[in-house]
Amino acid sequence: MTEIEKTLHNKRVRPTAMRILIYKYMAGKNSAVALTDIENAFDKAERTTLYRTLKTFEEKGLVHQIDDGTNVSKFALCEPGCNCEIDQDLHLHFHCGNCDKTVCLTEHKIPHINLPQGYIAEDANLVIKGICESCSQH
Amino acid sequence: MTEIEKTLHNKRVRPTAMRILIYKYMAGKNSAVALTDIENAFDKAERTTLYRTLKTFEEKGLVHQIDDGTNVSKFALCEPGCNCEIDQDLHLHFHCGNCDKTVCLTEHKIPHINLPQGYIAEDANLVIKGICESCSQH
DNA sequence: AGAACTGTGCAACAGAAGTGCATTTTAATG
DNA sequence: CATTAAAATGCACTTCTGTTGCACAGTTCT
Ligand SMILES: [Mn+2]
Ligand SMILES: [Mn+2]
Ligand SMILES: [Zn+2]
Ligand SMILES: [Zn+2]
Repeated sequence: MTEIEKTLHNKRVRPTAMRILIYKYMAGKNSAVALTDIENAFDKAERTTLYRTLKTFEEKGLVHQIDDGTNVSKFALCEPGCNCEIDQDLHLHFHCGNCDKTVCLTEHKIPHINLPQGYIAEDANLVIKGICESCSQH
Repeated sequence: MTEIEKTLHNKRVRPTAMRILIYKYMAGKNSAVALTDIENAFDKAERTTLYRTLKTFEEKGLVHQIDDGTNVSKFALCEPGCNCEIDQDLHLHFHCGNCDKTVCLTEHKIPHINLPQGYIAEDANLVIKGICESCSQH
């Protein structure tokens, strides 16, 4: 049983061939991926399968979905200890307008916001847009 | 010339009948509106016209587009003095999971975030999700 | 009035997301 | 190992939002 298989097993996700491939693919990237990205990476893969795989991964706490404002959902592997399932890992995300990549800034949590009377916060999403570290050097 | 006509004129938007209606509609709501909302409000209106009207309004600084994480673009009238055109009015938005309304919290600006070395911020989007003031009272 | 420009309506398209159902694969059981 | 139930996959199709091209209508200017 490989490391990845163990990881999937721990989160009660059955380690099928496709799931292992997808997990491996995401683990090898340093930025969030869209469904279409995976689709293009494995051209024999079915969109529906990928779609449902990501959904399963998310439900079981293996990945978290990111809304970076591009109207295309992105996904990133959760780091060990990430509690995003219960909205307790509110790190921010950065979207680069140059290379179009979206990255997790897991060390940077969303600051607490004082809302007006009557408003109850349950979740938050903060996306910074600009030029990423890699693009700003060239 | 009515107030609305003056407002449009000031922003160099020609005050056609449809535009005045749309502006009036948005001014009468206390939450952000989606294209479909307007479409439903004026059932004889053409989707394309509304789409392009909102685009024009946005380009001329009459409204700003809001990404509240629902994957449906919302629009809200800019308040006088709003500098959202140049990404200088970074107020936050609140989306209620109960009534599904999105509101501008124009008094609440997005706090400054220290990014890692190399990252250059140009814009930011902060959406708080939860229960709105109106829904939390019932 | 005529020309030039702007706005509107209609049709069609693109892309992402999502669903129903039949088939295949997996994992568990005897 | 064969059986079987549950889970995963593949295919087809739908919906929704956003977007564009083009012809026509309305407006503005000379
Ligand atoms: Mn993340
Ligand atoms: Mn706003
Ligand atoms: Zn970049
Ligand atoms: Zn509400």
